[in-house]
Amino acid sequence: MPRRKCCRRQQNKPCTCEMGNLYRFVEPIVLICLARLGTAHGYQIAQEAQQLAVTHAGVDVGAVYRTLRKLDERGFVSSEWETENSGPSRRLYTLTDSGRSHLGQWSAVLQEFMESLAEVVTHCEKALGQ
Amino acid sequence: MPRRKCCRRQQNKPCTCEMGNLYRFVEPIVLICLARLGTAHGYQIAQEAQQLAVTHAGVDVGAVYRTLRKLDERGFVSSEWETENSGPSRRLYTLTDSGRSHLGQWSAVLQEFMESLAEVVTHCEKALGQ
DNA sequence: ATATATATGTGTAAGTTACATATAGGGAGG
DNA sequence: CCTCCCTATATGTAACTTACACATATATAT
Repeated sequence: MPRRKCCRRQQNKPCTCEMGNLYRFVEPIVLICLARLGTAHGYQIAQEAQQLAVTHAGVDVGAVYRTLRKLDERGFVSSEWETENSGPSRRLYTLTDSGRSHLGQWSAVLQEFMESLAEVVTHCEKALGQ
Repeated sequence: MPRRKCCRRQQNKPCTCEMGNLYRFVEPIVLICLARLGTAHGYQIAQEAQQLAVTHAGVDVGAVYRTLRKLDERGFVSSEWETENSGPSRRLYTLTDSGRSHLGQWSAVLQEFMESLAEVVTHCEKALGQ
């Protein structure tokens, strides 16, 4: 069941958002962004994350902040407030060794998931072709 | 957060079930099975669906029945009770034209989703390699 | 009789997403 | 000064999907 938000609704192309709630892979995407950026704050990660979004709806900013909190609780990232700069204060996150290893787990899982999905796509086209 | 069910928990390999609730793509998988089988009943579809499962947990049988009901409500499949054969009575489902077209939508969506996911995997490996 | 396989479902807690909303600092323009 | 917009963090909530357990019933094999 579609909701409202999407960049494709106005156009006539098939849209990832028309098919219900797909999994957006927010956790691995956040971890990848952190690995690339080194120490970073939530807003920055959210911006970077859009490039890796797997659906047309992009990555939800709220989900990014919630994910960072969850990762912090589990020790996959460390964090501290940055108070020196001007502007709104922000929380700086850094990937821990444990977090890097967790991303390694994700890498293996995503690889297999992708291969299985590729098979589904093949079967899908075959089924439609008949 | 992992739960209990899985074929990999005992082994020491990374497991799709360790990463929380991934999307299982039950709807397109059910549609593909129906397209391949022609008219079929839920149990049969559930069995066939296991071959296309994208995670180590397989496809939940309960989810298959719920999905078939949902597809029926939306006119993507038609159904009727089969009473003639011996054994427990069963509901026979058939893909409608509308359902076949819906599977076509899924095909395009899955294709794009898969390509985006492939990019995430690439970035993941690159981030870990540094 | 008991167990197992076939067959169709429901119940429920937990996880994830979509989208709206709240709060606050700082800069640009009227 | 007021308003608008951008940066920045965060919460609220309904809808959706999954994991797993459980209920029900028929037929067959032991």
